Amino acid sequence: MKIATWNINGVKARIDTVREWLGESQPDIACFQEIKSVDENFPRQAIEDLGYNLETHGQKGFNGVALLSKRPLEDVQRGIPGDDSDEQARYIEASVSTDAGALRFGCLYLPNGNPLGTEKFPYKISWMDRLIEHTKMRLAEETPFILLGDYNVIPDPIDAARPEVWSEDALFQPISRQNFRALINLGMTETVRACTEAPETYTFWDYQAGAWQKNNGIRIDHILLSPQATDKLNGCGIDKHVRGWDKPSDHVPVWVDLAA
DNA sequence: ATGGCTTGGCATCCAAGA
Repeated sequence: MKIATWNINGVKARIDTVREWLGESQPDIACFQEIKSVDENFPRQAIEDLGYNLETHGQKGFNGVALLSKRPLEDVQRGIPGDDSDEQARYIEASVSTDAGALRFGCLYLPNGNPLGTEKFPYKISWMDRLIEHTKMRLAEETPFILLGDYNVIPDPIDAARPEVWSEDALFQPISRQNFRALINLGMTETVRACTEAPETYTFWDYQAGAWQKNNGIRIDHILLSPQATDKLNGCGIDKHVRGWDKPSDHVPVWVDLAA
């Protein structure tokens, strides 16, 4: 079973690119971030025509996440618990049934947190705290749980082409990295690093300053697996070539293959 | 380089992204 995450940077602007990638990659589950659309305006038909069930959690203008699945999506949950006043659409979770049992997927768009010194950074950190608490609860269930999306965290210096330029950025702050590490330390496996130690493994290249052409990238899109999901891990990959397509997102898809 | 593109919106400039 192929499970992918991709920050598509606007579903309206990206729908043709998204459909081309879905046809090529054929994921069983796809998790999208930054759909930048309200639920009513999401181009459902263009996705459903390719054989996918679809659940969205959108808002006007920014953010927004979506789950696609060839199997029915069950027990859909929108938002990360822990702050009823949070109106930003950044999390959607659902289950699918397989012959080997249920799998649960959490699709996340973690706050960017820039610029430092504004309310945006503490919002990022508190959002991560809520994600950690929610993940503890899921792990206690001792079932396959896949937490994937745009984490907006550069875990280590090797995950940036030029780590020094990110030193004052929310994505590479010690507390951001510590919270990401705390999530892994709960017992989650970070799949890309489980599959490769290769340097220059990135998932995002800025639109500006020829970042793609210079391979000036960062690795911020991650797939974390609970122990029960890690037991099923066959492999993982990054669809880097998609960044070179016409009308690309600035992120590329990241995927895992699970025996299920 | 002082964010150099790209997106969507109370749009024809602004905010937000990373």
